[in-house]
Amino acid sequence: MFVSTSGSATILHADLDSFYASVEQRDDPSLRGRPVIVGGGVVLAASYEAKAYGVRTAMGGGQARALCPHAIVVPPRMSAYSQASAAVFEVFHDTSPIVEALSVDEAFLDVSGLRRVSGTPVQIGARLRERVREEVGLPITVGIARTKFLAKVASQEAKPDGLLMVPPDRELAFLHPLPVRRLWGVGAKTADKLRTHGVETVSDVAELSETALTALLGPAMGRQLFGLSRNIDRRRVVTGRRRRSVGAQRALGRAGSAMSPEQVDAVVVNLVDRITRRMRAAGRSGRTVVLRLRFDDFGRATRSRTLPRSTASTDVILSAARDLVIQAAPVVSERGLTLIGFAVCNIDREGAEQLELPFEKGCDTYTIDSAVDLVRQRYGNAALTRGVLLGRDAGWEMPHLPD
DNA sequence: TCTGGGGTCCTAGGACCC
DNA sequence: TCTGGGGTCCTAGGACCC
Repeated sequence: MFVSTSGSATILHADLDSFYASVEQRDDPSLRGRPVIVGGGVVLAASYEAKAYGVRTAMGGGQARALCPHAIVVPPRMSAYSQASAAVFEVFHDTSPIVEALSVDEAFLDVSGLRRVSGTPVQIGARLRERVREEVGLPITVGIARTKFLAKVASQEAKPDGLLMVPPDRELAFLHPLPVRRLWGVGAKTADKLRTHGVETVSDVAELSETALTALLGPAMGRQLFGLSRNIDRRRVVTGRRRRSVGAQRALGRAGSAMSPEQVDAVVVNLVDRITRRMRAAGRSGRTVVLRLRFDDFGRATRSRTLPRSTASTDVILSAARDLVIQAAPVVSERGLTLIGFAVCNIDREGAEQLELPFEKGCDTYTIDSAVDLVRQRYGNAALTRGVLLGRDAGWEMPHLPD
């Protein structure tokens, strides 16, 4: 028997509530029921008791304490959050084979094939919430709908510690009254732009043509908002998404401008070391090194360099990083430095793939460099980004093979 | 309102190749 | 002599997300 599930609400969006703050309240009973702020300089997370006073994520610490003077401020414990996240994702994977992670505290689950085994999506969502509460000790909210976008909006509406399903015959009634900010990809700037054209709600957006939206916001954003506002969202839940960059950064504050080149270099070495360790631990390599800067005037800039081949070598990436710092020296001395960071990207652009180089007459082996050149000629530069296994018959491999 | 540490995706221009 | 179209790659910047 074939039971069609198309048209029914089978996508779950599961989102931990005030994740960091909830972990702190779980691990320290004296924090429960009280306003908790994680992070001193800037609010990384606030418990719902603190949010009731207007404290928000990414708010400056001074402002947060002014709003809620009796809040308890605790330093972040990143490793505790990683462990909690891993435990929650175990429950996710135990719930459905199709899990798409969005961040440490958020995922989509496709439960369309599970009705006979596990029950209705609402039953599955309720059970998931119970299990995360019992097994990990954290509150989690679940939104359920026919599409990813609606499931995510549903979980926002259901927070904290709730569950909400959008029935397929109530989708437009649910969607259209919402403010434009709820649309995926609409932040402060885009919302301002839309407001100047009298567009404030999702139904206002839905009245515009695709041409009008594209002219206003560019082709990609125009198409996306045209579709979402009309409740068209065909994206499937995709399992096994790969990270596309690895980065690290450090805020220096006003002191950054006074740092000597040697002090800056020490920070650079530390950042590159952290990044390349993580890359090697994950078995990944990348080709493009990006330097990120922030200045005294809060302006930002990036400089980047693409290497001839993919690598996770500390020496190679450090030398590129130092070149970029030298390249940026004039603008840094002019505008003052408050943050420095690096990212290595161009990782697995199109997924790992096996390519072959035939042996030609008179050639019993390739050197790595000649093989790299040949791959470049035959398959294009991008192939070098993708983890190509080389020289298996010749007895060697590329030094840093992405997984 | 003045600030953290991670990430993702899109756009636009120039170089270069066919 | 200066004129087409199309494609890829690289660099830089911008918006957005948690």
